[in-house]
Amino acid sequence: MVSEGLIVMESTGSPRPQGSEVVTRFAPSPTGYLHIGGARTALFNWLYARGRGGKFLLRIEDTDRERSTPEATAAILRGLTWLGLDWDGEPISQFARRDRHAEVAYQMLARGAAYKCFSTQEEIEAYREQARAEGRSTLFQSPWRDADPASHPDAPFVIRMRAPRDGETLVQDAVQGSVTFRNDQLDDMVCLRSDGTPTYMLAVVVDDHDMGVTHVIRGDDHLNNAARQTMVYQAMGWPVPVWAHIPLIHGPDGKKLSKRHGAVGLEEYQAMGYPAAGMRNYLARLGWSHGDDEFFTDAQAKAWFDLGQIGRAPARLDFKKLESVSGQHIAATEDAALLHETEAFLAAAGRPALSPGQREGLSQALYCLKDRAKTFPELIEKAHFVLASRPIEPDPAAAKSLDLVSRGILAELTPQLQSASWDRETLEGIVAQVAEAHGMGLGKIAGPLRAALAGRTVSPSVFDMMLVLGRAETLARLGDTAGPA
RNA sequence: GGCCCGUUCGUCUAUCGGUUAGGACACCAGGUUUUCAACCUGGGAAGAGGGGUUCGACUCCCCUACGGGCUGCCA
Repeated sequence: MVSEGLIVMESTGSPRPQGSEVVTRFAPSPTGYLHIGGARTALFNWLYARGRGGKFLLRIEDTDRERSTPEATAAILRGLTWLGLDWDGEPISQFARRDRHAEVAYQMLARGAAYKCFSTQEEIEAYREQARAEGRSTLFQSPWRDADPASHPDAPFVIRMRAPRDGETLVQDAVQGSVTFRNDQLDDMVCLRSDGTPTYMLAVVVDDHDMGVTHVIRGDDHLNNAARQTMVYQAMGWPVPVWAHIPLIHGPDGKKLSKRHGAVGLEEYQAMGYPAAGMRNYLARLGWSHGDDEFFTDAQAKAWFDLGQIGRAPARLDFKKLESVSGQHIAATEDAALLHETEAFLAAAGRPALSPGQREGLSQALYCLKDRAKTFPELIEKAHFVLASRPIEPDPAAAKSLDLVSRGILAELTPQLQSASWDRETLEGIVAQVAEAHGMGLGKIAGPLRAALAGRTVSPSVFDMMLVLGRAETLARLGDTAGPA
């Protein structure tokens, strides 16, 4: 699924008919890791398209040559892949399509929808400076907007949109509702820079149009841009897509999510051991709802997801809830799949891989492990009894329960296990008997037993451990502990 | 400064003019219990503030406060 190769899309000069198929896209800038907020945006686009039999495309907005890196692109694709968001076709490089963007800019010029502006950046800065000083709008009003082409100097120029100055532009947003902007609040944005490269504002529109994108689902920091982009669509006579501007995700303190909140990159969540399914569920639920449903499968999410149910207020990240949802997904995952995911986590986290024996043991133990773990590290910690090999070294807490008396009891228990039928009922009966003989409850004997078998004070049920370990290993571990006493 | 968006329990949210404002996570108390987890029962916990409209507002309108976004030859 992951391909590092970006292709250039074939450009179609004419408007494409709006089909009934839904086409969404995720368009990240490759300037770093995949942001958790971006991941959610991608998820929403994916859910919307996949739930409707549509297409989910990927476009890398790499027109900022200063900040774009192939490493970042790779990281983003890796993140999406881990999250389980598969995209259709090859990722498209926006930069590679610059000729097409320029072509459209000149078409706009030819149509009179744009004009050449020879103002230098210094002149513009001076204009703004003065406007600010005079308390006027700082929107730049180019003197070249209505200039006679005959007066054009032989100098570098940018191509600006000839935006309407009267009336207003309506953005019909599936999430935000109808939002109108007065046209005099919008300036003549630059479409083509003086070096001939396209600006984002032009490139998005051209690409979304050429890619046949029907629904633009993105962060609400683009809501204002939608108005200006609408003008480009109108200037070119292209159908305007359905807009859906979703609120950003904030940190637990309600402030914009940033590095100081800890985990911002999706890969950090992967490293912390959250299962991808839990991540999808949690992220989908963040800002979107389907009644009171909290835990759901991908199939349900795809069937239920809709733009109208997306909230308009920014949501905060809540790790406790993420954990809870993740735990439910781990518990609901089939053993075989869970084993694979656990191994993938180990690899991603740079931890040692499982030996064949550990692998086998873990797969036997998952049934009694998955209900008690919220993350993979927790699962692995609780699987210590099956991952460790003799002699079991008890940790300090476990060692405490292995005093002389306890060892004596274990020594007494061991021979009785020798000939026992190895099933839960029998084992429980024997252990209960021994406990009773000493006038103690099961709890008193379970502690030392747990310590001897797992070397930990936290593990699955002692009976589950005995069943998973088998008679020989159980007796051997008990012998290791009880013997020297 | 201008324009735009937002504001229901601590958090995520339900409600789309009439509910004792519901659920989930978290929290507290109790229960079950071989640890952890899970599970069961119960509990506290919300409509930013102020004006309207209406028989009736969380819901519609206005103002204020607070938060966020845009205002680039960044995306």
